[in-house]
Formats: sequence, structure tokens, C-alpha cells
Amino acid sequence: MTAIPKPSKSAPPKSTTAPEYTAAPENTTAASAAAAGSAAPPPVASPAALHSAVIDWFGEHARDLPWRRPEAGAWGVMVSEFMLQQTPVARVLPVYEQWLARWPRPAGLAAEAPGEAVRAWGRLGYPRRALRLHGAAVAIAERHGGNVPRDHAKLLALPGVGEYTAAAVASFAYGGRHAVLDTNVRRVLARAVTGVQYPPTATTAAERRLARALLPEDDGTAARWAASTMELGALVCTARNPGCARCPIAARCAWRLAGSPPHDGPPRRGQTYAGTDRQVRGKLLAVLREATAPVPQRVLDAVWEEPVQRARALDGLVADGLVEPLADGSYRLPLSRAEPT
DNA sequence: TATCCGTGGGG
DNA sequence: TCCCCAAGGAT
Repeated sequence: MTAIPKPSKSAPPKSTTAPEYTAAPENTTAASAAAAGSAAPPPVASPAALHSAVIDWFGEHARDLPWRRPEAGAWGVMVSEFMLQQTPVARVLPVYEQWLARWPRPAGLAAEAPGEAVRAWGRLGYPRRALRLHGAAVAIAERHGGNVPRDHAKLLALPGVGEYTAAAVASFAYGGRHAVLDTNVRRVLARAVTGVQYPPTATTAAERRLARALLPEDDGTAARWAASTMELGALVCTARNPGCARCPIAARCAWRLAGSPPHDGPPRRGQTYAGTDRQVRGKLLAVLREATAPVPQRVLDAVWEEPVQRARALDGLVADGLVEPLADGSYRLPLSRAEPT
């Protein structure tokens, strides 16, 4: 364990007109940071006060979500994290409950056909996540004795587990000390610390540095901080209409102190959907999810007019292992793991 | 690094 | 209505 935040006056003289505390990035000198083309994290007047303000707020306003209850266990936390990747809490709740009731442990899911996971995934979207969660369950059963690993690196090695999910599971399920950088936390830090309305499009090294620099030293406090900042971003410091009047750190928010300047730079481009392969894939898979028997080609052909795109979408689903083609030309959700192409 | 990958609710 | 965006990951 390394002591992270230490008062440092070696901050680059650049343009630091703000208060005099800069959490020292681990092993990163101002020179190396400059060499890497990135500035040191913005100064934070009093990290400890920031921590307690947000954590206290969390104590009063945290939602009672099923994956936060002790009985959820690490598997419950992991399942929730997969489902919450790009999907709102309200839509996850019912599916989560059914999922945990059916597969209370990883081994149960691992014993199923992957298609069952895809079917149970329902309309949560991005069904490859269902396949990856199934794959993670298989790996947990095979490599970890059926228990969700505690170690960040082992979590990261599981299918569908990236930097965020590994940190989230290690932190929320096991109380570990990790920088949990999701879209909510990134927005909170962008505003409260960096003083801009929105974080960059893609997560930057500077953001990771900042998150690490702000991490409380104590494991339990760090885990609490992670959950608290995430909740603050989800409930108060929202993307569109931030509820600054309800915010426990509004008075120390760099963005507010700067007069809440609007986002400058290029508009953040949204995802187009209508007419894309994704829409076609969604329609095809919806048919297959509802079907109990293999679906003939002509039934699938009915979901989309344009034959080239339709075929491409179906091929893509097969390549992804979401759909299994049968010898007679019909299709179904996969009974076995996809063959590596 | 930019793109792809679903689905639906709210402003 | 339209548009934004919601606890990301893989390539």
C-alpha cells in the first residue's frame, strides 16, 4: 500500500492560481508528466473534507439497491455490474432479480447453454454482455473454484470485465481500494475538481491520475468514496440538469466557482441507431429470444427488407456466438460455445 | 483511438 | 417529435 495524497509543492508552476494542495500522483514527477504530455491533477483544497462531504451525503441518500445488500454477495455485484454497463438501473432491476433467483451462484450459470443467458438477458440491450457474463461464470467455475475472485488482475482477466468492472467488483464486493472510474464519477470529477461541464469523450490518463490521487488511503473509506461519488453522479450531478441545489459539494465545486461555464469544444456526438446494423441485429435476436424452436430463415427474413444488410447482421450475430445456424438452414440461440472463426 | 455493439425513457 | 444518454468492453 502506498500513501497516496501528500502535500506537494512541486506542482508545475504552469497556471496554478488555485489553492495550494496537489495530491501527488504516485511516482509521477512533474517532469515526467509534462513529458507524457499531460498536466498534473488540479489541486484540491481539502481532499478529506471532500471525502466526508460526499460520503456523508451517501449515507443519507443512497438508494436501496438489491446488489448493495449484503446478501447479494460478490456474484450479485458482478451480475449487476454487467447489466448496468450502459443500461439504466430501472431496467436492470427486474432482470437482475430473476437472474439471481435462477442462478444464485456462478456455477449454475456456467452449467447452462450460453443461449439461455442470452434469452434471460431479455431486452437489456447489448446482448453480447450476456454471453460474456456466461463466459465469466464458466471461467469462475473452472479457474476460481466457483467463487468470484477478489484480485483485480484476476477479475480483469474474465470476459466482459474491463478496468471499470474489475475495480467496481473489487471495491463494492470486497471493500478494496481502487479508482472506480465510471461515467458518473468522471462527470463529478470533471465538474467538482477540473471545473468543466463534461469529461472528455474517452477516459484519459489524466482522469485516471486524478481519480487515483483522490483515493482515500484507508481501504474501507476508499470503497465508500467510490460508491458515494458514483451515486452523486447518478442522482445529483447528472449530465443534463444537475441538481446543484441538492449537492453536498456545490460550495466547493470548481465548475460552479468558475460560473458554470458551458462545454466548449466539439459537440459530443450521439449514437445513431435507426437503420444501422445494430437495429437489424436487435430485431433478429428478438425473434430468436422469443422462439422455443429453431427459427426458419424465412421468418428472420421478414424482420428487415434490405437483404444485404439483413444477411450481414445475421452473419454478425453468428460470428459473435449469439446465434447458432443449423444444418437445415434454421437458426436458434446457441446451445454450445461459439467456434472460434 | 475511434467504432461498433441494443434498448428504451425522459426532457 | 426528436434527441440525449444510461454503473463499458473489445477490437
